[in-house]
Formats: sequence, structure tokens, C-alpha cells
Amino acid sequence: MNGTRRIASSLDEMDLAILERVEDDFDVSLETLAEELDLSKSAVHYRLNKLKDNGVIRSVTADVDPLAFGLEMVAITDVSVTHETGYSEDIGEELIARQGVEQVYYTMGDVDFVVISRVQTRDQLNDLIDRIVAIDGVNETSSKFVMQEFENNRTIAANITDAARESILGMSTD
Amino acid sequence: MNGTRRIASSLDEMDLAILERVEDDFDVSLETLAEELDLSKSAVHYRLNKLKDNGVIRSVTADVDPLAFGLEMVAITDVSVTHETGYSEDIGEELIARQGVEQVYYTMGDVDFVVISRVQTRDQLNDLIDRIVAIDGVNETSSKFVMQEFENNRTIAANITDAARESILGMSTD
DNA sequence: AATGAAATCGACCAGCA
DNA sequence: TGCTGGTCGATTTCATT
Repeated sequence: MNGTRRIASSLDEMDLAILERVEDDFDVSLETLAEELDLSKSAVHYRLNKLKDNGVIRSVTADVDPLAFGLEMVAITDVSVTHETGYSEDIGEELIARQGVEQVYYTMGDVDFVVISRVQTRDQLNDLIDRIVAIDGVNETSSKFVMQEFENNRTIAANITDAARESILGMSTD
Repeated sequence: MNGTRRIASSLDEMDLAILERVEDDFDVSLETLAEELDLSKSAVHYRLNKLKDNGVIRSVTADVDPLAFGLEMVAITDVSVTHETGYSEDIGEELIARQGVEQVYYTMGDVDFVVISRVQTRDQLNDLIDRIVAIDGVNETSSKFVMQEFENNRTIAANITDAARESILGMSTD
């Protein structure tokens, strides 16, 4: 029951190296990976499959550029709700189901939800906020525009703290 | 110079259908895709390549489960800076470079940056906040814990508003 | 857990509508 | 420009260690 209880099975440094590579770019060939890691192609393939089976790799996905869709406007909206207990899960599901909403966080604090959404125009944002306010239980919203985004490509394996890395490599097999 | 100016080239409904599918799961075989879309394997492949060349598909990536790394704690940190102008880009780069930080948004409003980070323990979060405060120009921070996340798998194509969809399909070729 | 060989699937090309 | 069908190369699978 410590901070690492859900780790699927022991990951070694080779697994981390593979993850750091494919989390950023899965289009790399098995041959290139095998050379970089000094392993046979089959061994790399075997480890990738194991990582998928273990759920460490949840899925392989295409990363679509929102700008290619004209989605140039990002907003962060704080949402407070009326009944604070019990309904939060339902309201979270309602929020994430709204077209244009990308991420929803339920937080401790004076605002209950932080909602990040992406749209084309200010009109679309106004419309989205109307659709948020229409959700039963939503009390008040307050939005701010994002001027600039700094992103990470979601490369979790390459982005963990040193302490977290130690903790992962120290795990033994289930 | 309208809201859709950066759209790479005209996308049709077939492209959108392909994107909706592969943005969620790129592990689907060409054959399955071809059957689902009533197209030949080569045609699907041709369109996928075009979408990559156009930059609509930025990359293909492995989606790693943060819980598999014991990263159970998410925090949203508001960061205000001392010199409001000029240095914002530098500070944003500094923030995103910190281990544990996933996303950074530079906003209009009383807080300047919204930082979303993911760590294993409260100690690691404290350490991360120390590393944020140490950045030159950072004035004040205020963090809240995330109790629950609602996520979208970042499926942009399946998540655009109807208005945005109309706007995209209505485009003509450059 | 890793290997090499055999079967399957995806990438690429020339040509066509 | 978008698509087809075929070839080649890469990936997946499997028996074996």
C-alpha cells in the first residue's frame, strides 16, 4: 500500500528505454530499436507485447494537430457546482462528454472542476460555456484564455522525477 | 485570415473517419480499417501517408499509463511571475522542462501560468514546487490537488464541435 | 526471456481513372 | 489527385533454447 502499488510488474531499464523511445514516436522500426538497444528484433517485439499486455502501454494512437482543424483557441474554465458531494462523478462525466472539452479535473478547493477545452472561435467557446452551464448542478463558471501552450508530448516515461524512477526500478516482480 | 487558416488541405469525411479511428487506436490493421470504411487497403494507406505528410497526424505514439509508474498524484499549480512581459516564453520553457510537469499554459488573467504535473507522492510534489519557485522570475504559486481525472484520450477528431466540423468539411483545397 | 525461421501484414511503386 | 494491384521488406508468430 505504498505509492507504487499499481505498478503492473517489474520494469527494468531496458523497458524504460523502450518506453521513452516509443512513447514519443511509435513509427520507429523494430530494427532501429533493436540496434539502439543492442537487442534482437524479436526481443524488442516480445517486450513491447508484454508492456501492452501489462497495461503499461494503454494504446498506440495517432497524435492529431489541433491547428490542422483550426482549433486555435484553448480555454481553462473553473466550474463550481451546487451540491458538493455525491454528484461530482456524474457532473465530471457530463463535462467531459461536451464537444470541445479535452480534459476535466475534479479538485479540492474553492473551485470544483477545472475544464480545459479547445475550439475554433470565440463564438464556439461561448456556446460551449452555455452547454456547460446547462448541466444540472453546475453553479458558476469562470474562464481564462490560453495565450501559449508548452507541451511535453505526454512522454511520461521520460518525464518522471528521479525519485520516481528509483522507486520503479526498485520494484520486484509480483 | 479566418479561424481555419492553418488547415493543411481539404479533409473529407473519409479522412475524418480514418482520424477518428486511428487517433483512438493505431494498432488496428489496414485490412480492418479498409473493411470498415469500404476502401482498399492501399487507399487507406495512401490517405494515412497524406495525413502524416500534411502534418495533420503529427506522430504515432504509445500511450503510457501513469498509474503503471505509480504516478497517482496530479496537481494544478497557478504560477504568477514578477516581470509580466518579455520573459513569459522563457519561463514557460523552464516550467515545462521540470521533471514531473506535463502541461503548461500561459494565460491572460491574474495568474500567469497554469501548470499541470503528475508525481508519485506528496514529497515529490513539494520538491517539484520548490524547483518551480527556484525559476528566475517566478513570484508566487498556489496548488490544488486533483481528486479525479476525466479524460478523453485526446481524440480531437471525434471531439470537435459540430460547428468546427462544418467549417472543416467546407474548406476547399489550397 | 530471448532467438531464428516461417507465415502474415504493411510499405512502396508503376500505372490507371 | 485518388486509387488499384502486385512486389518487396518488415513485423508477427512459434518452436526451440
